[in-house]
Amino acid sequence: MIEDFGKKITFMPDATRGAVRFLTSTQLKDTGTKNIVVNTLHLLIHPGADAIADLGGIHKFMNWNEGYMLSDSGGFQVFSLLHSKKWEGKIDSNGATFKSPREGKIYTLTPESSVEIQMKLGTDILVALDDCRDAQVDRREAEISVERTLEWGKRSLAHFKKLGGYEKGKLISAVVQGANFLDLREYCAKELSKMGFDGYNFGGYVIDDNGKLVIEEMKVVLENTPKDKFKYAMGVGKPQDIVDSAEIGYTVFDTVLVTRNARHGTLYSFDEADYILRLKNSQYSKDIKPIDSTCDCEACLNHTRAYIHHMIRVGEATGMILATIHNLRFYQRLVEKLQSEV
RNA sequence: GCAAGGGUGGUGGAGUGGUCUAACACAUCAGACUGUAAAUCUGACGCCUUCGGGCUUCACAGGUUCAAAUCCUGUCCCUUGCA
Repeated sequence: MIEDFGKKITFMPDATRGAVRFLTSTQLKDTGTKNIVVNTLHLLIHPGADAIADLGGIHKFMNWNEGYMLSDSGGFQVFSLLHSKKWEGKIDSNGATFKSPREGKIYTLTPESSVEIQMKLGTDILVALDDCRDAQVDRREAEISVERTLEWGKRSLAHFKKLGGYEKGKLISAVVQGANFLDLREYCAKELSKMGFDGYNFGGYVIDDNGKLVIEEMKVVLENTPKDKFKYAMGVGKPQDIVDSAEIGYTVFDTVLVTRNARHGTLYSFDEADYILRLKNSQYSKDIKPIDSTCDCEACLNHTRAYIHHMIRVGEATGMILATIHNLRFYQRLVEKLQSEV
């Protein structure tokens, strides 16, 4: 039952372009992963929403039947690519228009087009397009972000209903903005709640300048949204950040850290203080222990720290694959532990 | 043995009188990464430092010069060609 999504704590790896980087769907399944996230903008650019629809939808395309697929709206890409001027483009009250630096094609993302693309992708849980900003923006910017997010949320929900989202068994969630202004967070959360979404996502940038989770802002969102709807902490986060967020009531998580860090040699282990094992460090070159003595993943059952250290050092994809498998398994086990403590 | 060219930091390799502890790359040692522009990025990388700076390096030994990795002499090595 999709209505039960978020009733239990779930960690969703990011399969941004239709794959969790370096893993096959089978390898991903073996980490115990059920639900995953894909990205509207990335899949729109390649291979295209219609192409995926023609191929039978993203579930079939990537052969993922373990659980639900959530599609992010592209709001974060507008933030990270346009606001930071990495891509050319402009944002106005109707949405965002931008030029892909690769093939120069112009793309437009509006609340309606984002929903439409997500429907074509065939994901189960949609996210309404939002105007994402940095954690540290001035009040004026934050107010604009909230107003646009509310307007876009309303339009997204209307379009979702128009396209028969509920009849197709899908859910749609909204993103709460407001940066670090607690009253704006509260206002945004309350207004979105009046519209009646299936889930409420904590949006914006989830860490401050010092890399600390913005937990006070996250609490305000929980306090001002319906108790019976899922709460998704977008982009959270480090293991401890997930623990802290789950403690106050969030149950849905995703982050790129888990897989990116794996590729970069930062592994997670219950054997280590703070769970951190910087496997590339020279001290592990002769360490014949597994990454985590309590782990049941392919990497831990079959290989030593020294082996994976070597693989990553010399740039073998095998090292990154094993590290990614392990880190994902670690996160799934972390979430299982949290769930059993609830 | 003769001729020619060459010996630069862990490695490759710039530099041919001052701005040289010596480009750049690699290796090494750390760090970062939070709705993925990311198999990426940042820093350190002769020694000492009260972080202002101080001291020692370019095969070795002398010399010229205010000043030498750079010019000269000798020594020792290496490469190629001819014997």
